[in-house]
Amino acid sequence: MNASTKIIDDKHQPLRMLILDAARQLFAKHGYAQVSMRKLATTIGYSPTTIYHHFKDKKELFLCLTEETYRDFLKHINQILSASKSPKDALKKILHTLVEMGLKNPNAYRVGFMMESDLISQGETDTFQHNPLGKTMYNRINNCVKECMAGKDVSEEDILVTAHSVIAAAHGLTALLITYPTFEWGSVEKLKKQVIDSAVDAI
Amino acid sequence: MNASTKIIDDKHQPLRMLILDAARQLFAKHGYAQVSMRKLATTIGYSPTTIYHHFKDKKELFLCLTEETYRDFLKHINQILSASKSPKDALKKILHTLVEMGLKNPNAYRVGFMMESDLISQGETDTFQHNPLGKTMYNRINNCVKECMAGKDVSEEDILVTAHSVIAAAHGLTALLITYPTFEWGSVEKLKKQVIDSAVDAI
DNA sequence: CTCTCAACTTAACGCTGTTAAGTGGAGATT
DNA sequence: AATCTCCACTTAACAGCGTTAAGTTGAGAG
Repeated sequence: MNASTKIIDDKHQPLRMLILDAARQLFAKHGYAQVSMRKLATTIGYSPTTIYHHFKDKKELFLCLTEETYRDFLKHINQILSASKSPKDALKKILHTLVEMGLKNPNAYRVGFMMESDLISQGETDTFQHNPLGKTMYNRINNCVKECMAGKDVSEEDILVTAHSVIAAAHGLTALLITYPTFEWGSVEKLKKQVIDSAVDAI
Repeated sequence: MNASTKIIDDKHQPLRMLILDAARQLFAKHGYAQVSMRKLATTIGYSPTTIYHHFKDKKELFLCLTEETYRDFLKHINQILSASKSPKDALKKILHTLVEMGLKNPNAYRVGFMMESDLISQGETDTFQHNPLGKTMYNRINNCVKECMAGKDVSEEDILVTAHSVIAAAHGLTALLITYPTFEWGSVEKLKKQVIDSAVDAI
């Protein structure tokens, strides 16, 4: 009962961390569907049931990893925003980073941004509405687009539409490259630049 | 043995058609993962094994449906190409149609364009390389972009990059709208127009 | 009347996510 | 010291999955 012996909170759930670490690793290598709860249990040396003492189900476990993904994205976005001069410059850098992070960890990107309705299933609200980090990410980009359009006389809705169209372009590129990794895309660098430039410069 | 009694080929495999029809329907409603071979078998009133006499496995069955999706897309693309005056106009119409068809049949779009590496699995070539219809679709769009850039002095690679960037934009929008159907996107019409215009007008 | 062959089914394998019930042992209580 | 409690963990099972080897059944051919 001594409060000083019980360190504030997390981190002192070593098994939970062990599960998350193993899950993150397996999952990054093999993808959501190929990682079974049983395999995960085996790799950490526990019975499958043990995992269920720390996570409601497979969805919840992997949504924790999604959370981490968002956290990671957000960290990068914040960094860029604080280091850029013009909002347009920041926006382009953010989009570049989004694509690059997606390509670097495709399975994380898949779960974070390409299979929402599979994971959340029917009748639920989106991560972006539900998850604070996802929402914050989204708001950062939104805000950045808003600043890009500061001079112009446009409605709030048009700003939103512009933000969404910019996100769509970057997401489309990432999704394509992830989904068809062996396709001959030509220079990915050029492609990234063209996609992002044509989306942002249209503002 | 009388050749005249045995009509040329397909269509006279009624069970195969029955399976495909049921699969198409179930699958359009529930998605790939939620349709099991057993449920499919039950709905057509046969044992699961029977399906395997007509299709190697679940993948192959659903790749047949993907084939249909491509056929459908291609039909629309061809129509547009033959009815448009300028290549730029055609390109925009094609992209609009791609997005609309995706939204109209999200599960077909998902299987056709968003889970390739899940279905094809490791070490295989893409549908676009492997599937004639997919490849034709891709070539039509490529060619259209090429015509859009007819006057300009650009390399073949740059034409390719431009085609890919245009495809990425349209795909990104479709993928986002499908993945987050309940999100407040604002006016989908405006969004579609902006995404496609900014990608195509950048040419 | 039997034989063949194709269409179809039965029953099983090994996998999956998930959970009710049980075990074992460390720490607290008496 | 003996007992009790509680918690971490496991066993064993359920229902479902994709898939396949082996078996059945029935119609048409000889």
